[in-house]
Amino acid sequence: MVQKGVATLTDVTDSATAKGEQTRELILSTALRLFREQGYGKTTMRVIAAEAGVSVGNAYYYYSSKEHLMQAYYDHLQAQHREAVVDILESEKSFTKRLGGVLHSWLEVSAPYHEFAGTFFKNAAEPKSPLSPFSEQSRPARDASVEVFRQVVDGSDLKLAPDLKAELPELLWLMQMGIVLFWVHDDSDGLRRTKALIDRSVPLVDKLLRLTRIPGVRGVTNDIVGLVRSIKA
Amino acid sequence: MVQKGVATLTDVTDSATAKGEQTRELILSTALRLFREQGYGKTTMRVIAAEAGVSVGNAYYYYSSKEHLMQAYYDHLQAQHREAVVDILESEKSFTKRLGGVLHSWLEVSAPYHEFAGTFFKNAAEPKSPLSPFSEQSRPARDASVEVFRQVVDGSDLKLAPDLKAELPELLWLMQMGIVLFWVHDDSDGLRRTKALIDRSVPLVDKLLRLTRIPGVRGVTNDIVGLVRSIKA
DNA sequence: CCGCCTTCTTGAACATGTTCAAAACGTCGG
DNA sequence: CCGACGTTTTGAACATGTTCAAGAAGGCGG
Repeated sequence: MVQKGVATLTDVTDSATAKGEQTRELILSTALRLFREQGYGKTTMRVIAAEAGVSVGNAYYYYSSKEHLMQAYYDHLQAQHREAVVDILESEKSFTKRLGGVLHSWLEVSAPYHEFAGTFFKNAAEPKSPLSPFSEQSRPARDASVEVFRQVVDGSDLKLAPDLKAELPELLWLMQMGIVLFWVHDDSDGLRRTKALIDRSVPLVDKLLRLTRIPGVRGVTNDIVGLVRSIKA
Repeated sequence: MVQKGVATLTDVTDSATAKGEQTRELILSTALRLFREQGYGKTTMRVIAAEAGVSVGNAYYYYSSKEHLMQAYYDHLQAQHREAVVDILESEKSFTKRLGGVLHSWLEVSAPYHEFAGTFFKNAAEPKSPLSPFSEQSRPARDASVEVFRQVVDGSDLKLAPDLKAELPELLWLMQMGIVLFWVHDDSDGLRRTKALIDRSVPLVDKLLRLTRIPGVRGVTNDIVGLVRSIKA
């Protein structure tokens, strides 16, 4: 009765045991393909069901809404990004290269979906939606994402006050959200503008962080850290 | 044939001449009332039409989509805010008080709509949507909003490098977008958390801006200004 | 007053996300 | 193999934003 679709979020179990699991996968992969091929808006539930060779009702049995299919897509992306980033995090020490690498890597992974990402964003913006990056339901994905940025910081040559260092990953995650927002609106050739944004922001962030060592700046830094903490509470 | 609804955005002509103008107004006011009373999602076009005493098709003759009705609502809010802010901008000189006043004022004006603002935001987040704060269609409203922040800056005691001063209004507008995002997700009593956010961010922004006078910070400031400019282009 | 053109109005029809009651299927104790 | 019960599957029905072909209203030159 209760939709099982939600449970899939962290489902990494081998597909041996489950029965309908195959059908679920089939529906998902069909949906993702169609989303990619013709965008989210133009892909109807009827077509997804038809191409997957099941009935409309059956699709809803596994995914309680079109949004849930989108959610699955989101998780898929996230996982791909984490994989794509391993190499960079292992080989690079420079903070700017690590951060830039991670951000550009996200761009590459997400590129095929740029066209219909807008619709995703639309749904994500609704506070009550489980798709919202701030929602409880997407906490696992969010935490995983923040974790990547923690690795970016921790494995780098960056020297920072412990307070700031602790909050920085979350701030970088927020930065990425901003970049995503820009990206969604970016229709330049080959995402030129978003790439430029990353290439200019990364050194800027680096500069800013190094500035925090100047005595006069220390105070504001602490204020920012305090603000961030109070927001999270 | 082409929808006249769009033209209304900047339509300030007296209602004497037009014929269907009365019908248009009737539909709009009915829609706004219903949006307020039962939210955007639960208000159907059929009900709007019925309550306004016209046919569904007729509503579409004047407003080419439900979103267009929302757009009208948005403009309404914006105008209210501009009015509410006049007093503060005339009486106060302190930058923090001006900025804080404007932000809190926005909060007050928007409070009655907080509950269904989420739905509004959802639609606004879609890049292609005319409701997006970054879209071409909402440029007039956006410009008007930025203009308010320009007044905040210009009429204040703030001393800044001309470059920064020129870009600051747009940055403050962006800050407000951030606050709105927070606000939409804020379900604390009496919007306590959003108010706290404003009260903590405003002095912080002030501090930050004053920091830009420190020689070592100047460089980063210029970088930021450059980045903002390149984004706008 | 008549024909004609523009403006306005209508409601049925359409597209699509979603629901639901019923049926098919599978499994397991007997 | 039987029957009962949980799981899966079905497709028709529903709700609602949107379109469209047809008609009504209103004015205007003759």
